[in-house]
Amino acid sequence: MTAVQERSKTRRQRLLDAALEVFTSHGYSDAAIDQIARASDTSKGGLYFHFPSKQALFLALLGEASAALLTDVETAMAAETDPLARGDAALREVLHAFGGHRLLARLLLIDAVGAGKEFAVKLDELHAAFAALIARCLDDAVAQGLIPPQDTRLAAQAWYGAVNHVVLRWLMTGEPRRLEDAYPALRRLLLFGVTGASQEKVR
Amino acid sequence: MTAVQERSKTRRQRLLDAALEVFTSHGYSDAAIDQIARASDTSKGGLYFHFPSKQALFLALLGEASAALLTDVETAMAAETDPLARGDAALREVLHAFGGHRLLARLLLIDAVGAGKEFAVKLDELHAAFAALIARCLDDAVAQGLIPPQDTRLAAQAWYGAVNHVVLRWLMTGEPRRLEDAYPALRRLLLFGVTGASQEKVR
DNA sequence: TCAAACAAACCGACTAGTCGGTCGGATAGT
DNA sequence: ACTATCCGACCGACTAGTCGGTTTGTTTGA
Repeated sequence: MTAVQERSKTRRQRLLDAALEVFTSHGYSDAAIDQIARASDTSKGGLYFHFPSKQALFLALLGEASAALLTDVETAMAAETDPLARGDAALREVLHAFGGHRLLARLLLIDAVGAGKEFAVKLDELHAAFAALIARCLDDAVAQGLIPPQDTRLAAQAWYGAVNHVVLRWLMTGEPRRLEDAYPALRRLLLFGVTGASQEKVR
Repeated sequence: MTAVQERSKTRRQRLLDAALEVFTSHGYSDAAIDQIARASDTSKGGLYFHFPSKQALFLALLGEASAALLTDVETAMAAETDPLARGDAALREVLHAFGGHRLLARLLLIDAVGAGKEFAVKLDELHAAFAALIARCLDDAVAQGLIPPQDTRLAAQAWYGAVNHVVLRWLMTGEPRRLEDAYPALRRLLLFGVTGASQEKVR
């Protein structure tokens, strides 16, 4: 890689880092391009050399963030073979990833939601990817007779939503102090519901 | 009530209706005050007579919407005595209310989230109120020995999140066609988890 | 070896347009 | 006559995106 390309790459990264910072602290609309340029120690012109518009910059940020999260979760899942253990791993990894990257959580769970219709598609992709991951797990579990047949799509949505909201709560109120602490109760709930019957059967 | 007061009241309502329409179709930031004034068949000056700022208008809208939803749910719950039946009623009522008022759902679940830090408090109040309602149910159920002791706060959060996300899905993708159709599967999932054991015990 | 020519990357003042909020005046109810 | 309500032209602040020009790195050819 030539020196030019390398510099360009680090510039791009600097811009993305600054964008993450500014977008998450002000929200998409209230984040000014000038602010991002300043925060990245580059310039507005430089920013517009790398990204054609504010929207494209935000989209790129969303893309990188969600891709990173997804691969993290996928590798964590790949380490397990049992379908339910894979679900466990996914849950643990999500809590761990968000717990360690507050800004990433804010970006994906708060800022991306209210940023406007233009981003709904991208966001939907992320939701769909996650839901598919979970639904896959559940389908496998059903196929192996570990859990009874059911609407796995809806179950996946509900799981996703439950986790989502616990993370959101953590972002907004700071509870629980360490996000990962929610894991055991959340796991139990997702598997057995509030009635909590037959816990021993699967564990 | 004098004629003036009455006119004022209907004006205010017209403004709120228009605000709901415009805010939900463009998002908070991209909704222009002029647009709302036009949509309400009144004027910008008139709007600013009734609401001191854009923020206050949105806040008022949020307040009315969430209050309406809450009382709906509370009355539905009051009709039942058994804690779990109360939870059921709440779930049914929420799905019914959102299912019948798309814009209300959009406002509370999408637009309010990304509108900015200023609204986080109000949104938090709503979350807390709902979570408290559910947690109360669960606590009662625990006290009556219907379900085992557990972290009812977290369970309430997770329930809320799950329902939230199913509604969101409905808003964004249109699935399921009728929101209420999600009720049976959702209920089963919240009570028994994916393992779904011992369904007959409680029902 | 080293200019000179070229291209990619970068800069920031400027443009053009938007939008929340104001204000002086009009109008309707009492 | 007096007040509450309503109107819309206007103001000032702000900002996404542009553009002419500069810097930095690479290639060419003598």
